[in-house]
Amino acid sequence: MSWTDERVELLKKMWSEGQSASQIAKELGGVTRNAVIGKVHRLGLSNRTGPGPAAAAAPAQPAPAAPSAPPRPAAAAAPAKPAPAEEPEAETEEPAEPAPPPVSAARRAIIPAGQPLPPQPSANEISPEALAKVNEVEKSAKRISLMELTERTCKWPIGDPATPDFWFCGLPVQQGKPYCEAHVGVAFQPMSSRRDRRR
DNA sequence: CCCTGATTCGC
DNA sequence: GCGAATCAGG
Repeated sequence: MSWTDERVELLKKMWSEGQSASQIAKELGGVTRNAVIGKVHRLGLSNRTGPGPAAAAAPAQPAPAAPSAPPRPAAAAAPAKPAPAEEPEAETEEPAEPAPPPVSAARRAIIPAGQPLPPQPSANEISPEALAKVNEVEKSAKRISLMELTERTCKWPIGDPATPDFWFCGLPVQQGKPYCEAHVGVAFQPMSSRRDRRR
C-alpha cells in the first residue's frame, strides 16, 4: 500500500481527531502503526496539540531561529477556517452510565465471611445475550486469585468470597476497562432498560 | 504485559 | 519517502 492522497487525508483526519497510530493503521489497512507514525512525522504533524503556549524550548533541535517568522501563527487570526465543530463521535456507543460493578475487588476482600453479600446486578436486569456470554466465559475463566490480578486481568469476582469457590475471571481485559469483554457487557449497561425494581 | 508515540537508519 | 526495529514512556 502506498500513501495516496486519500489515505493521507484520512490519516490527517484521524490523527487530528486524536486517534492512536494503531487505530489509524487498522483503519487504513495495509500499514502498521509504525508506518503511520513515520508518515505523521514526515508530514510534520507530530504534535497533536496545536501550537502550544510556547511551552518548553525544543531540547533536541533548537529551532533554527527564524528571524522574521514568529513561531506562533495559529493563535492570532484564522477567519477562513470553519470552527472544527466538536463531533459527538457516535462510533462506539458509550454507556454513559457505568452501572456500578458488582463491588470492587478490594471491597469484596474485606467483607467478613458470612455476611450477606451486596446485591449483584450480574443476575438481574441484564440483557440475556450478555448474561449468556458471561456464563460461558465463567466456565473458561482463568480463576485467578486476588493477588494474581493485574492491570490486564478481568477483575470480575466470581463465586462467594466466603468460600473457597471464589476467584476472579482473570481473562484479558478490554483495554481501558477493568473487565473482560463479557463482563464489561454486564458492568456497563447501555443505559437502556433498567427501571428501578422495587424489590 | 499491554499499549502509546518518537527516533533511527537501511532500503 | 518509507517503515521495521528500536527506544522511551504509561
